[in-house]
Amino acid sequence: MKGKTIKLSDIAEQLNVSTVTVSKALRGHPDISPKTTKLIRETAEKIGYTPNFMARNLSARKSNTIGVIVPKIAHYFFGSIIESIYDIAFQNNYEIILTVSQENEEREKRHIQTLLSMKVDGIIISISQETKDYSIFETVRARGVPIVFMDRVPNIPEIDSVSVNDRFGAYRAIEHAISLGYKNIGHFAGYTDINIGQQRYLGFEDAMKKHKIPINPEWVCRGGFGEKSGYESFMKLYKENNLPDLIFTVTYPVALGVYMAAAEVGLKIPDDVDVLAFGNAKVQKFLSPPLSCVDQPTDQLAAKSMELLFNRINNPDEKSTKEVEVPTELVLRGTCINNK
Amino acid sequence: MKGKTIKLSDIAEQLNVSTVTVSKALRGHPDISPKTTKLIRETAEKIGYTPNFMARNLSARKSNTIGVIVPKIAHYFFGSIIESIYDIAFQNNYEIILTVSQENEEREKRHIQTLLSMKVDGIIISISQETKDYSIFETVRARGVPIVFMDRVPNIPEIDSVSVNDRFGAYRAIEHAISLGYKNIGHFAGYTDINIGQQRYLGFEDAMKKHKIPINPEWVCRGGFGEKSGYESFMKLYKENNLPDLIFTVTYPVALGVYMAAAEVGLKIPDDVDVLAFGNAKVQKFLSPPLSCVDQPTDQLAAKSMELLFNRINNPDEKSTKEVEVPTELVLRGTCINNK
DNA sequence: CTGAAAGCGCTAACAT
DNA sequence: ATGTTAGCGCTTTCAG
Repeated sequence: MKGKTIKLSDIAEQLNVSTVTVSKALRGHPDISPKTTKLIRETAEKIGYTPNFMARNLSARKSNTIGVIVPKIAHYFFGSIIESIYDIAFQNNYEIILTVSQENEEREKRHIQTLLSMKVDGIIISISQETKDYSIFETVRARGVPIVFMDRVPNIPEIDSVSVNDRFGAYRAIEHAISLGYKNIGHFAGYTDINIGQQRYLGFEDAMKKHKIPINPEWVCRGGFGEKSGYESFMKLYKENNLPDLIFTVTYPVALGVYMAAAEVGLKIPDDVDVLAFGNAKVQKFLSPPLSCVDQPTDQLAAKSMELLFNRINNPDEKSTKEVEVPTELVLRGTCINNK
Repeated sequence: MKGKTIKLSDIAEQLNVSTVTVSKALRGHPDISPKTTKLIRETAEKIGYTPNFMARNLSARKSNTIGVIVPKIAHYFFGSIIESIYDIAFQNNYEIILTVSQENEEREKRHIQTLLSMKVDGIIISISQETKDYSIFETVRARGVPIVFMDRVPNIPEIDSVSVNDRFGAYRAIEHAISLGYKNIGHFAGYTDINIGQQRYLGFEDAMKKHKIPINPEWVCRGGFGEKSGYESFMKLYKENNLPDLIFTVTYPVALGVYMAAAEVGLKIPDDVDVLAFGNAKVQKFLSPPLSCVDQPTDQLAAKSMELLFNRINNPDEKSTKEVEVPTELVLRGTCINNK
């Protein structure tokens, strides 16, 4: 019963035509008459033929496959994006090869190599938070493989990228807080040498400057983009007895860390400390209190990234690059809503 | 600059050896002397050679690739499992081809075809909630491709599966509730023709029977495994003015739906209605009140599934199948903790 | 509209 | 220890 593979030639033999005819018919090549095509397809169906992906792509030098690299999966933001990407790929008859860097530069590099060796038609990547060496992206470009950077965009010229309008989103959020009367605003900023950290920080700064509120550098805490970072930053300020009235966090997990720390030391949100986050997640409305945030449209990030990539794949000679920004939205729930 | 691919023969030419020698050296075949191997590897590195995955696997008739099919990604449970699977694969030098059925049977079927055509060495699948036709799994078996069912296991004989000890987990949870004095216990059960729904229901039943508490069939609501289902079931009972004191939900998203519905109609959890869920998520501790639940060890699910699959891949002639169960843990937080 | 020839890049089996 | 031969299953010329 062991997998005696059914191949093109099996169909060809049975129908007394050549493998070429079968191959063409199966792919709907106009060369073949509708009648033959129909017959061939029926037989293929009947005997349970499935094309061999490897063989097909080896000879076609094209894989109909897109490689995706993300830092994490078990994370609402990336999970949603990935799901959208899969949907779009499915609709366009593309396969996705998803890889996960786990925020690790070495792993990211190896994944890129793998994707190249798989001859993916293009790559969508959201770089890891620790990626410093961008030379690998040069290699990709040299290989002629289109690459689109998504959300986490490295600071290199002439690349296709899709990101959230981080700066403006942060700006508007802080402006809202200020309109509520907040002045003592802290920012848990993640890493500011990566675009999302940098831009969100700049938005924060923009708003503070515009309203002539000095930024207290002690309240600008750096670290990672995860819960741990939020927790630790909060605890540090708490121990120094130096907590701001409102904390604006660079991501939603950082805010979760703040929630956890606040609960641990018995501080009430939003009364004792208030919180506002960049980044959305379905569960935020179930938090206590429901967390207000700057929502990132994950579906649009996915859609635009795929669109850019498809464009590149279909117009390989196009030189000019595109940097797309998708808009954000301030979603007010149970935090950052009370006048100070 | 367009991708002039570098291949084995390029290295071979440069070093005046045959492609076979190069091929072997690169794969660390003992045939080749350490000296030559070293030389070849260095040259490969220098000229930037990457093996062609397609060609390699076409000729080796083995892909070092595992196909994974899950119903959803943007979901803590599956997200965590997938992340673990990727980690394990990475450590074992396997690639993962992940596909998403979106709880759709047709899509699931197509994905299986794709994985087969990609000649994956094995498949790990968590079937969609609407999958009724199991014949496709026969096809997989006929092809000789190992398949391991994970968490959502269809009711067919002689398969490798890894699932949570659903029945006992549910049993213990309900017993705990009963010990608190609860008698009016409802169950939002998802679909009971799929193993997780069935087993959790049975565990619920076991506990009720053991303690001689009659089950009110009106309080056993079926539907999906998502928020929507929880929301709708709750609303239905609420409108009929027929709410139990405690609702045991088959998954954690269902509980989220209950939280949402309860909030909407102004009912307080846990005082007006109490909730207990099967399934964990990092965010549950941030809910208001923090949701108590039966925790499923996602890392163990992933690890065991991979282990079973590797075993099958390495011992293709082994006939006997294995059904592994991993244990659960009751995690008490802010619900189902007050005596009734 | 159909097919014969050639080859994609690599590896397994069998020499040497 | 290294090379020769043959072929994985398919598609792409190009000739009929």
